[in-house]
Amino acid sequence: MDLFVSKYINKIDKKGRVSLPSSFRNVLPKANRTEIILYKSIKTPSIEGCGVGRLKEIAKRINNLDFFSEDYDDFSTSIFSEIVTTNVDKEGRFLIPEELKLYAGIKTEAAFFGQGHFFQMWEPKQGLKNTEDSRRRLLKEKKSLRMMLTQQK
Amino acid sequence: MDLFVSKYINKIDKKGRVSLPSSFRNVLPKANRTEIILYKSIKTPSIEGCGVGRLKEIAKRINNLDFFSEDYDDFSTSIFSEIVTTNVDKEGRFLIPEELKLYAGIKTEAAFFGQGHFFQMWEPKQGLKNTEDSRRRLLKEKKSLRMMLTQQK
DNA sequence: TGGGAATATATGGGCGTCAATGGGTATATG
DNA sequence: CATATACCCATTGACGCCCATATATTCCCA
Repeated sequence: MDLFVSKYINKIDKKGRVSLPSSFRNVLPKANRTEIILYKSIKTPSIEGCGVGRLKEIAKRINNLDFFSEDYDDFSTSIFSEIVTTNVDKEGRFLIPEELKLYAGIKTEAAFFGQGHFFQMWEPKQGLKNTEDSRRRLLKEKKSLRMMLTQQK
Repeated sequence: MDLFVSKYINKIDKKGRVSLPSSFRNVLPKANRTEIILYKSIKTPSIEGCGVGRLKEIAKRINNLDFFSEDYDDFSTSIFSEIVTTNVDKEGRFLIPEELKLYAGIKTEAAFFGQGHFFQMWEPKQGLKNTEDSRRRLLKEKKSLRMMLTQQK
């Protein structure tokens, strides 16, 4: 499986370390499973994360913008300066930067939610509420959910 | 990671030295981690910096501008003639030239902002305000920022 | 197929190393 | 000679690496 799926709730220890779920670690390229990137979610009070490969793609995209335009600076600032890299130790744990923990309201436990090509980290209660909310929103438009699930290719 | 990412706020000591963040030092080629270049940002009251290797890329960007336009001369002059090289000592510190410090209003602390292939140095408060402003500008076009982060391939 | 062993995962904690910072002194440069 | 700056050493706190344990999962074999 090369996608981040399922959800897990892990503890944050005294040193601030938390285990990246094993199945998530396996999504990272075998070559580099020691480094991941984290950033604030744009739409929700959660942290998003993924492997560094994804960041390089983003860099390429930004690099294609007009170098002397205001957009270039805006994207570059909002993305590169907001992204943090963190190292995964041999046991599969990493540190969540204080600022990001504050942003997501995470204290003693972190809930991991697979999102396909990336994952989200939530304060457990808020995270569960969010999945309920989003499921409720989808059910209001059953049609679109059914399409999404049955559509081929 | 071979990109300048994340942000850091470091102190400037009595001698005027400031530590280049460790993760930034690691972006510089192993061969030459003792020299960096600095220049005034064209669009903001900040200092931009990068390894000397990046000079070629800057030259290329400027060359891509219309040679006979006013912009060409302006950029060429504004950037090349303003570039200064600085040495990083064994502890990873360097001196910020007085003129550049004045330009950015930097006094006792410098905020480093990763920008991918280069970085910016700001007076901390102004720097943080700048990130807020640029994010606000981008959120006006939510779509584009979201695309930049989530687009595949 | 049941039970026990080997393996993997999540978690805890000790300790050495490195990063950021401060300061003394030699050296260079005008 | 005077000022600036490079090199050396020291301190502190954070982080990475290593080892240990408990629980869960898989595997294997009788």
